[in-house]
Amino acid sequence: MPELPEVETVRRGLAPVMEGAVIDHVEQRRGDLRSPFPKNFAGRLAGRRITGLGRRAKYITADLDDGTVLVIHLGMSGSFRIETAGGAKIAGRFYHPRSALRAHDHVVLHLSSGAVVVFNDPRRFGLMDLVPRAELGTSKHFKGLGLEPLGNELDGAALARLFAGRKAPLKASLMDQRLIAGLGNIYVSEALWRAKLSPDRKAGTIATPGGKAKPAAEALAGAIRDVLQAAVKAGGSSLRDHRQVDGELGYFQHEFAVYGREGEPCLREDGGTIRRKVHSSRSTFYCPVCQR
DNA sequence: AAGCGAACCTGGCTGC
DNA sequence: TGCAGCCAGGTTCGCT
Repeated sequence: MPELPEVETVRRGLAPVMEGAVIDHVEQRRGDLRSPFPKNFAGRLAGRRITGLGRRAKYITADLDDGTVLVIHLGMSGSFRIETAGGAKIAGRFYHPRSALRAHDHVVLHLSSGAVVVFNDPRRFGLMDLVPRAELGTSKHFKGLGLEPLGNELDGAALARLFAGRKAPLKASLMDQRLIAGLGNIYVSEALWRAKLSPDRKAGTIATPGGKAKPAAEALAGAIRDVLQAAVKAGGSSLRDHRQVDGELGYFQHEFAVYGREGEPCLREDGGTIRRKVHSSRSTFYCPVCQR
């Protein structure tokens, strides 16, 4: 489900309740998600203060006061919700009163403030792990990750360097988290439309033989940044189950130019009809006329 | 080595 | 109404 903008939306939603909070106790309601929880997971979290919440690509990180980091991935269907004893407003947001646990509630963090943070994940493609802060960058989760697309490193020159010589299509290359980390199926389609580039075009063609940026590389880098920034601003995209932690929907799905719009007209005057194409059992949406 | 398809798992929607 | 089939925002494994 969640790509970078949805993950960032979740992080921002959790921050006012979790940053500075102390974890009173944790209910771990099954032994594994995509991978097993670390040994003594609940016990290691109990009593810890959360000093800050961060994000890297599609991972949320919670720094703990004992020097470890709680690493969280939402997979396809992971979500958080915040509940409070009688319903309460914290930092301008309203949180629902505590209700019964639901199917697929796998982890429940009881904070000493009285707030309760619930992780739900029907498909169990998500994960949680505990990693020493000093080993985070070399951990199995982070060591292979490529550029952070909202950081300062992503520009035309960087894209050209990454894609030079690649024969794989732009779609597959943008999905490859080892190159750029954070894009997924929706925002790849949207960024390619914004840059007027075909998903089937070979990635290497945006660079010169020497690895320098062609105009297409600049356009693509700009499109990626723009679409991600706009989506974060909109609270992400809610197609089926992405919600902000207070239950509000994101609304960037209303701004999709191509995703889910098969058969509808391209938004450009000189565009054609949006097509859907399946790559490795993944839909790609694009305009065959204006994307080259 | 790079590139591609399948598998992991559940729920929701469509069409017969 | 019931059920089979298809689809879903991610990652990883195994085979060319």
